[in-house]
Amino acid sequence: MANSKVYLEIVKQLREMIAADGLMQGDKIPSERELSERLNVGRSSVREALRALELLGLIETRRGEGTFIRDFHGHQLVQLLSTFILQDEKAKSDVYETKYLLEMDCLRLAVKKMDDAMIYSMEKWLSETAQFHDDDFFCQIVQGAENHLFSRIWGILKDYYNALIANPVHYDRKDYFLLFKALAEKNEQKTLSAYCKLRNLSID
Amino acid sequence: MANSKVYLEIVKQLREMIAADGLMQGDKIPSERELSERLNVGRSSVREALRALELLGLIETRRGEGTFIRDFHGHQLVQLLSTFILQDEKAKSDVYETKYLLEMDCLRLAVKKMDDAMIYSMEKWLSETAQFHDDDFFCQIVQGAENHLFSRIWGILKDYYNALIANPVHYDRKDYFLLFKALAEKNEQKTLSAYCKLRNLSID
DNA sequence: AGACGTGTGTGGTCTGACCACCAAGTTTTT
DNA sequence: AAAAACTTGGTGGTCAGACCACACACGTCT
Repeated sequence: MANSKVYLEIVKQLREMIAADGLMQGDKIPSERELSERLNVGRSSVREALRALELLGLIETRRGEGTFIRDFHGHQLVQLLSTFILQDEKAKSDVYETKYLLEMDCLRLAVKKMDDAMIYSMEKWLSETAQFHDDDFFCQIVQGAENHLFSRIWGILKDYYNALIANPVHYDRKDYFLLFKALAEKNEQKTLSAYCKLRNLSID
Repeated sequence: MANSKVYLEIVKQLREMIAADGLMQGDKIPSERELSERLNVGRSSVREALRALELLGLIETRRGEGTFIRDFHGHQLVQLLSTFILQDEKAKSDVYETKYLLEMDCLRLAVKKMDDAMIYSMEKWLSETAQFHDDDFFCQIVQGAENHLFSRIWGILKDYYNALIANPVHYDRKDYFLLFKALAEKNEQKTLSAYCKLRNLSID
């Protein structure tokens, strides 16, 4: 059988193990030696798998204590990748373009799906929060889109985007209100053009 | 000194080494044993670093040959994370919805970006291919969108979608022609409604 | 010229051995 | 009794050496 590399197999097993035992972020996973024994592989192979996952930011190891599941939205991976990919301008523009398109999709969904309660709570948040980050705003929009898969993809892209951007742009606060207003009116056309205005995108 | 982990140091050294020697994608990097010697570390540590980079998709190893720099234009991160994220999301409708939205985005991009040569070759393909799969058609559209990241995401979604669908639907061949025609005319409105018709989506 | 070993180098894996560190329990000191 | 010091077992971190599977290039044989 196994022509596949052992460490990849371990990554897979680990994922299943986490799912099966319902381990959450912060929980401890079995020690390297125990994994090695339970999976019938050498400790080196276990370590290769763990180190890879660590570099990805999916787990965290503390010497003398153990290995723990980490907050999946770790920025580490993104940061790391960006140092490798930084040079590629085309890749950058791909990220921008994709993020914008996804956000517009979210807006389209939100226009259809957001109910009054959500709109109200967002309105409250907007009026009460003096200073907010662009991500905070769109995080709510994305939630309003009620598509978990979409949320995930957007979340990754957002982190990636932020890692690429040297100086985070700050948009005009008024434009957020306009965007929200159009959204609350459930007017797709208006919402999208408000978005383009916010992002300084040509409407083309 | 060094409380920092060796394998992380190696990752850093490796990056510098690649930059200094101007290594490009496809080039071979020194063997594990040589790196171990040059950096004065154990081969295990070198391997931990390499395995991590491999899982990230930054390098590729071929047994008996060596380790090579990979085309990391390819945003492997999405691929990877998806295996961790998609596992528990059973919401089929999310997948459908997301796939459709992405395809529409691709169409919007394609309307703007596809040049005459691509349109011509696609027209040729359409007329010459008696029977084709839905994926084949959209694979070309996605390429026309000229966004590698988008291609990746769509590719993953497509596979996931196909895995969810028991009996692959076969759409009307005529509808593909209509869609292509609208695309060739570079008419976004028409293209999108042709897509909705193809997929039997309400225009809402 | 072609087919066939064979040698060398490469990644892939396992084992055993240390070290550094931490936490918890145990003993000693105050 | 309370506080400090020590012991112990478990954990990750690292290394060295061994063996395997594989790929390629070289030389040999036909």
